[in-house]
Amino acid sequence: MYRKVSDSTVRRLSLYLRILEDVEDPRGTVSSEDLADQAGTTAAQVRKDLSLFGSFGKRGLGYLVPELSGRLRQILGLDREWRVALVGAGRIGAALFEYPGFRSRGFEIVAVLDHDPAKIGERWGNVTIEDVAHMEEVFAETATQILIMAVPARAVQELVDRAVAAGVRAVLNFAPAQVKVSQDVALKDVNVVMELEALSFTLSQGREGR
Amino acid sequence: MYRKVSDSTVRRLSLYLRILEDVEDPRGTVSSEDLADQAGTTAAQVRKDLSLFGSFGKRGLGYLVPELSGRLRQILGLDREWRVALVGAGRIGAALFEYPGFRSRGFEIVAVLDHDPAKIGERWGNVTIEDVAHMEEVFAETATQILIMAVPARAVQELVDRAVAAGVRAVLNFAPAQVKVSQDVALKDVNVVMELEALSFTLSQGREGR
DNA sequence: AGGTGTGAACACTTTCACAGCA
DNA sequence: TGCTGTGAAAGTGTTCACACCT
Repeated sequence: MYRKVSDSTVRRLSLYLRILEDVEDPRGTVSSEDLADQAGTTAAQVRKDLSLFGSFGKRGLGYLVPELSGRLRQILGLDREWRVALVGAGRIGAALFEYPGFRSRGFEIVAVLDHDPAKIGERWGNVTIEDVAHMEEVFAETATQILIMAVPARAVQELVDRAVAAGVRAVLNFAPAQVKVSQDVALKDVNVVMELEALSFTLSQGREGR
Repeated sequence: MYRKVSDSTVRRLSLYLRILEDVEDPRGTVSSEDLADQAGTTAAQVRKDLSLFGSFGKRGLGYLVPELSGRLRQILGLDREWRVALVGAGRIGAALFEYPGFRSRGFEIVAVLDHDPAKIGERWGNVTIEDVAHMEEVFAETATQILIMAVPARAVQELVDRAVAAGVRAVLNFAPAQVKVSQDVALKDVNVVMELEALSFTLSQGREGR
């Protein structure tokens, strides 16, 4: 639909939405400068980002908060529910499952899978932990669209390959491994150790990081 | 020490190191192309990244694995131990505390703090959960260098301000809030919802993400 | 021959500056 | 007047291509 939207732009769009959601006056307006201040960027950047998707500001006034947040939700695809499967019911999987921020954004965890016989059958909230061996059936039954991988590094590539073969087109990977997927699959990595290493680098070297 | 090293370069350096650590022949050599394949980048990129820090490859041969990994560890500041304090002993804090990948990289969690009287005094491994009210003393006693914030969004700014005033110069923030710090403090955010939103965007729009 | 190190070309992102609309 | 939307300029990061070393 839209072409050439950079990763950093998408990140900022999420941020703008979060800012709009707890602005003082939810019926009022915000200027690009207001948003920029809160987001830690520049007014020009905000306008450039938004202008990629049309022009929905009022000159001399700014942006109407309800209109802009609605538009951002639509752009980000948050005007619907996403069906998410969590693979890996260990410590990280549990913390993710409990995190309330997903559901409130429309990300519904509809399945939890694990490999460990001791965990299979256990009930978490309103889902039962399934055997990862039956991944394909579970994804079909639950109409899974997004995969969260919280398994050990050595297991992740094979499981992702199976999930992709079963039709999943978006993966959020917590395993510290470089997963290879074809171009038509969206993949994001979350790697806390890498973030710490970036801090370590900045502390060790001159001060230019952020 | 080194100037103008981009964020993406630092990220890749971490990745190169991880790749080197589980290369088949730990006494052998790797070429920039080998590394690039594993890291999902190009050989030229690998050479550019490394050349920022000197030239330690052998023409016609590649890089000696032990030498390069040692050098990368040094560049990233991983040739020492970092003393980390964890603020927030909730679900996310607990998952982070248990994660073995930190210690193996030299990040030692030397203090855990929380606000909840029910948790204060509890023992996690070899640390006792302290009252966040005593943050300054705890940081001084433990010589904390890096802060991990796993607290609710509303609490994070004030706590980071206090930590910075107490001398901390690096913060890894898990709270979904935009924390403001002065230029000389390194700050990284980990925001899983934002990553999911980026996936949602890619799924909703045309296929150009990754 | 094989593979590094690097200037130059290219691509992408951010900032500037201002025309134009409410 | 106030603030958006946007071409053009500046800045940054990536890729190319090749000289050079082993």
